[in-house]
Amino acid sequence: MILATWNINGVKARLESALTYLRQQSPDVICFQEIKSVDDGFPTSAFQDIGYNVATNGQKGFNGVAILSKSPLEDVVRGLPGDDADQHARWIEASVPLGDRMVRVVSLYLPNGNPIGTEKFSYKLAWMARMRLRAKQLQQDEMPLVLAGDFNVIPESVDAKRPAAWVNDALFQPESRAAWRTLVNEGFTDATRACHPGPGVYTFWDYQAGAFQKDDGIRIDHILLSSQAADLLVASGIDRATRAQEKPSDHVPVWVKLAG
DNA sequence: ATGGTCGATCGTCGA
Repeated sequence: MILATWNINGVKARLESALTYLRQQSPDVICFQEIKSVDDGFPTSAFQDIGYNVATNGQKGFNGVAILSKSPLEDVVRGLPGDDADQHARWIEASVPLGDRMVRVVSLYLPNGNPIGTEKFSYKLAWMARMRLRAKQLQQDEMPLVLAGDFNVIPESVDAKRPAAWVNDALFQPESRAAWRTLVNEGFTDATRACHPGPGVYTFWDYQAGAFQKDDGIRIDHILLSSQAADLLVASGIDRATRAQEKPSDHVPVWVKLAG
């Protein structure tokens, strides 16, 4: 099966692009981030009309995540556990069939964290600590686990065209990268890195200053596979052509093919 | 060094 993730930067602004992508690539599952919509405002029927089941965790104006699947979504969980005061819609889980078993899928939108030195950055780090705890819980189950989304972390210098431009950015802080490594080292495979170890593999280009035309990109959208899921990894890719289309998101889809 | 561009929403925040 093909599982994709895409920060679409507004589902209303990106509806036609998203429908076109799904018609053309036909992933079995797609995780969206930054839907920027409440649940009731999500164009669910437009996606149902082309064969997808829909589960959303939205909020007004910003954030918001969703999982769409050709097969029914089971056991949907909305929100990252661990802080009842956190109202940001950045996490949704669901189980989908993979061959004759099920896989647990998470669509996540990790806090940006800028500017550093503010409560936004401490929120990011606290959120990452909560994510580790929830990931560890989910790893206790026997189901293969896929963490897919906009992690807002540049893991290594090779993941940026101009790493020096990001040294004061929350996405490239040592603390952010250390938290990423800690999570990965607890048993996950970075699917894109595993399949494409070289430089120049980016998933985001800023709208400003002609970043895409200069290929001034960063790799911040990731798919982490638990050991059970990594055993099924066949291939992965990045659909950067979507960034060159009209009215693009500033992020592009990332996908994995899993056996079964 | 600054401003550059988007989306949601309609002045301004978030990225």
